[in-house]
Amino acid sequence: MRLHGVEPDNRTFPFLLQSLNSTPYLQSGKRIHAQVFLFGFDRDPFVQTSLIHMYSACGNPMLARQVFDEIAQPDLPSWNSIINAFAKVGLIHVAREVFDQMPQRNVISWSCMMKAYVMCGGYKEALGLFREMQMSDRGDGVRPNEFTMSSILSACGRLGALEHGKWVHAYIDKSGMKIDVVLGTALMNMYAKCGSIERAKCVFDNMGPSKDVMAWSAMISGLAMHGHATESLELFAEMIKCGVRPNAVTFVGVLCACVHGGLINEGKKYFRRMDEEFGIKPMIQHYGCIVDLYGRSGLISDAWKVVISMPMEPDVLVWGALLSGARMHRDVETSEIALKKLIQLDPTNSAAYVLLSNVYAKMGKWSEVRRVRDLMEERGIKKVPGCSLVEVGGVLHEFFVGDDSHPETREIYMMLDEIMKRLKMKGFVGNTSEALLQLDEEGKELALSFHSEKLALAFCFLKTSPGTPIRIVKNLRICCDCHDAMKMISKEFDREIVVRDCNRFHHFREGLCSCKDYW
DNA sequence: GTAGGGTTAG
Repeated sequence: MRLHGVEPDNRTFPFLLQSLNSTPYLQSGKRIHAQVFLFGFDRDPFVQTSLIHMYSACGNPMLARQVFDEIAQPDLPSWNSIINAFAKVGLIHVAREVFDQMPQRNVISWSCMMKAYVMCGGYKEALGLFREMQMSDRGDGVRPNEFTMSSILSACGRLGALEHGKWVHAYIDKSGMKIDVVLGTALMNMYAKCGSIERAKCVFDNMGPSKDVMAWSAMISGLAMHGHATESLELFAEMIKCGVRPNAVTFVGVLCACVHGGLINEGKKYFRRMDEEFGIKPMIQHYGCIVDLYGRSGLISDAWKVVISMPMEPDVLVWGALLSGARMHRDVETSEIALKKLIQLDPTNSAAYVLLSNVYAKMGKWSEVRRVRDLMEERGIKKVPGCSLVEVGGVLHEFFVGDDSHPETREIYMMLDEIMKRLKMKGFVGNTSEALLQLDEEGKELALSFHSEKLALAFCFLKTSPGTPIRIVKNLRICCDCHDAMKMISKEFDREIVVRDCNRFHHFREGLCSCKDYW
């Protein structure tokens, strides 16, 4: 255009700047920025916002800020863009500062800020912000829309806050918002992550024929997470029949279904089809699934073969998968190697140190136990405390291991004591095999009995009427002892208990768990 | 001509 002697105008630049949207374009972006000055459009609000967006997309939030700071009276789009620029690189506090400084905010500003919190794991902050938006004095009189709701649903899902999520769903229906593919996917994902796979399926079935690959993938992963392997794979077949092309994420869900269902041959088959039939090159996540698939089934040497032959360096997730298989099948040598790799790749992984010292204890290598403990001390590594979340009456309650900070602590511990007494009467024996070896038998059992999920459970017994299903969300993997206890409680007290641990769902009912004791 | 939403192993 320039060679033809055509002069750009202020409308040319926003189009042009939009195309410079990743790091390799930073230099071109700077050159175009110079042209903006040259042609005198640096005071055009549309051009300014486009420049902020461009620098942010090219990975340079500080240049974005420079542009922003030059603007005398930034309009809403530039404020919102700069918030996004900071949020994108994880500078959540800076984003929030800017947000608080805004003279006014629209629904986009609020939605951006909520998304920012969700992106950095601040789920409760996102929900708090949503509540704030709805308060008339601070909320700028802004009403939420589909964009806002999608982010909020994502936060509910991550937290496992079913009551909150149901409320949001009701709000969406009441406000007449249209449930499009994106909002539908968000809803489905929320229900699946909150333990209600039935509701997720219901949303999915009501979504109509316009479902895209993300919508299908969300349902496939949801079913997998809940251990409904066959249904998940059937859905995958249906998706193909509907002419929707799967992507890499879809296959993570499919392989995950095979892992949780213990379907080794199926898993191998899908792994092959991925590339052969759909031209999707397996990524590290897929290799991780295969390692997991073999490991859980006790085929540790096959798992090793995958780890050694994969075309990329195994990451913490791959070593973690190998480790869980090795632990499950008591392969101490593999456990040791995997744990060493885990610590090497992430020296702050507290669980890895603890497990490694346990492995050495099991092998009787007491000097090694000491060495790992010292290393932990030296590096100042603290154990990540177990934490469980329950929602009672629409309020989220959080419990840590051995927590005594809840106002009703006394009652909770008394209730837990009653529950455990009844289990013991019925022959329950604590399963201490996963506990630290340093403690004596009695001490171990005591430590186990105050695991956060047990406290959360006791709290639910106090606060809900008999027969009410109990839903617990845990940050770590559920231990054998708690798993055994939950099974028995579901039978003895006739309660349905759903526990979401960091990997999957456990539906306890009538003394059995949906994971078939395979997790 | 500018700003915002959903799926991802253990």
